[in-house]
Amino acid sequence: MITVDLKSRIPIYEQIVDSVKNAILSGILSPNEQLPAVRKLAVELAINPNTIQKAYLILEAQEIVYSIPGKGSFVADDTSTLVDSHRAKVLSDLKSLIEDATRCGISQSELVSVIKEFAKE
Amino acid sequence: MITVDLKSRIPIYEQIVDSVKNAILSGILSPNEQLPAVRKLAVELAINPNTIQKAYLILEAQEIVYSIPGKGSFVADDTSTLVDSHRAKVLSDLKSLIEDATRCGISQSELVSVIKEFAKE
DNA sequence: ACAAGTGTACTATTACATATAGTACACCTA
DNA sequence: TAGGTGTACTATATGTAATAGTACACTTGT
Repeated sequence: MITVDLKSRIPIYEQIVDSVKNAILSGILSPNEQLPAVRKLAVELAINPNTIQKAYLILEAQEIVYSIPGKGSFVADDTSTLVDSHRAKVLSDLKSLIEDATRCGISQSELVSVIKEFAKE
Repeated sequence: MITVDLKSRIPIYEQIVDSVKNAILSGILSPNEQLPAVRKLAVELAINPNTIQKAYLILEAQEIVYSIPGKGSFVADDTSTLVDSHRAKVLSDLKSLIEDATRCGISQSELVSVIKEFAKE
């Protein structure tokens, strides 16, 4: 459910943050569902518990998860802000991608056909 | 022509590499045109000459520029490989973006309309 | 009451990539 | 010859990431 690539340039704690967000967006994690325990996930991913804790703290600061001492960490009840911000990010990414495409001679119609091609799969 | 953001998380030398590539792709830099001198650009960007050198070395290893000791660094004569690899990167980025979009409920038709909207500008 | 599992909070240390500082050399051109 | 160019090298500073280790408070199930 949550995976990390130790060789990646992206910090592990950030990969965990993204991984949790994607799991929520994909419905793999539902609102109020419990996240893996800090120590347990650390063992599973073979990394330090502090790294997991850092990721959870960030997620908590963004109100995407909430933690109850002694019980565990859970997906927030309302994940609509996560969905909204992710939507905004995707659209912003798309705009810079269009600029990138234009720069190397990929037309907008070509982009559209790639998307439609992808839709078939 | 070449700009860097010192506050960015992306290393300066990498920003320079990208900046040069984009300038070439955009036609701001033409084949065989001379790049800014290492020391001069360092002064202009207010960074260390070694950082520029590192960027130029990377560009040279990718055969995007060539350097002549005593003369300067120049855009390669044939930039087709740069164009090709950039095309490949854009298309690969587009595919992950589509996955990201699907994950938060953005349909492919919505993506297409954003692209068409962008085309008007 | 107890033990096990949970989050939380620290400090210290290590590791690594980035960036800078400084110097030196070889080459080209005017 | 002088000034500009790329190149090469060592040393140092810096910041972030990650680990190591410990400790405490809380909840749950037995």
